[in-house]
Amino acid sequence: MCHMATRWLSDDEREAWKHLNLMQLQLNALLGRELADDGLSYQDYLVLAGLSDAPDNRVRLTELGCQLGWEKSRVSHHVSRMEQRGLVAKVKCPTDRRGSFVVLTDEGRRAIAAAAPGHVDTVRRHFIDLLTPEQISTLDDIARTVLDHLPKR
Amino acid sequence: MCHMATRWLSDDEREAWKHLNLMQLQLNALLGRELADDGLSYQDYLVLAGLSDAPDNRVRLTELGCQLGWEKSRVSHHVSRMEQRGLVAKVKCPTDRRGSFVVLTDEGRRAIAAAAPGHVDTVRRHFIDLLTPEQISTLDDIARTVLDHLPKR
DNA sequence: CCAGGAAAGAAGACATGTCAACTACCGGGG
DNA sequence: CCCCGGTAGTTGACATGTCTTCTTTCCTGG
Repeated sequence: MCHMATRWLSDDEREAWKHLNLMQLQLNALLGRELADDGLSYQDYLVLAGLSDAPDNRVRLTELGCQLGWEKSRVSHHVSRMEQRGLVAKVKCPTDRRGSFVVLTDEGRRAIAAAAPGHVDTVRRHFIDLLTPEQISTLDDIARTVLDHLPKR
Repeated sequence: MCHMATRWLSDDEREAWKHLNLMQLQLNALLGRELADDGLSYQDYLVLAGLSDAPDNRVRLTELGCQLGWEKSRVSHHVSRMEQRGLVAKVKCPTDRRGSFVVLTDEGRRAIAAAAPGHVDTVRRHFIDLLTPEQISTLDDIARTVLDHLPKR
């Protein structure tokens, strides 16, 4: 049995980690509340945004999950719920009969068009516009570094 | 009806925001999986850690929610579940009969003592140790700035 | 070709989080 | 003193997320 003294976090490290988590939580909550006025959850928005950016407004379920960092079953459940509400549709993939595309419906297109300006404005006012370009760039470096190092999974 | 052209995010801004969210999601998932071996969820860990740090290992529910950035009903539900499992106990506050303290039980103490080294090690290996002190400091600045600016709620 | 492992999703059971009441209690201004 | 708006926490309904298992289909080494 091998022991190694744990290297606890320094005060600075602990503070930064705590504040980062707190920030994320509060921002997500804020964005969620803000979108509720448009009848969307933040998660709905992310899915719709992912589809908007994609060629033909359609993405494979797995690909979507990969972009958002969601488990495949989370994607499946959430897309099903959105399908019930008419925001997206599922279309079988012709070249791989196991898979499907998620496609933006007209209703989904309307929904995100209505929600996007307010959403982006909120992200700006409570996040982006509070920071310097250097800070934003550092943030991107940090996130990339951490993500690159992550176990594949 | 007043319109203002939406200032969309630049590519850099969008990327940073996306990567940040992705990082947070993946890190939380990783930490959660890692703690599962010890029979705790990440949320359980956060509560136990909050209690460990507190004088007498006890904290008012509201105070705990405030530290973690949780809604009061989330705190209530989660603490109740942890109470069922014997990790914490609730004690009525003598000076304010509306409120209660959450207290660390012996079992809770054992649980966090067992989990903490592995948890901290994971935070180090997948986050802290990948970054320079300057980056960590910038991160703290950013989070503070954003948090300070947030609507009270 | 063809067996068997890997990938795409779906589905169900269950854990977790949110929202909107609701109860009980506090504390201050008539 | 008492009314009343605010605060602490609980509760139940419901939305969301996770884990595991299952089916179907794909693909590759023999």
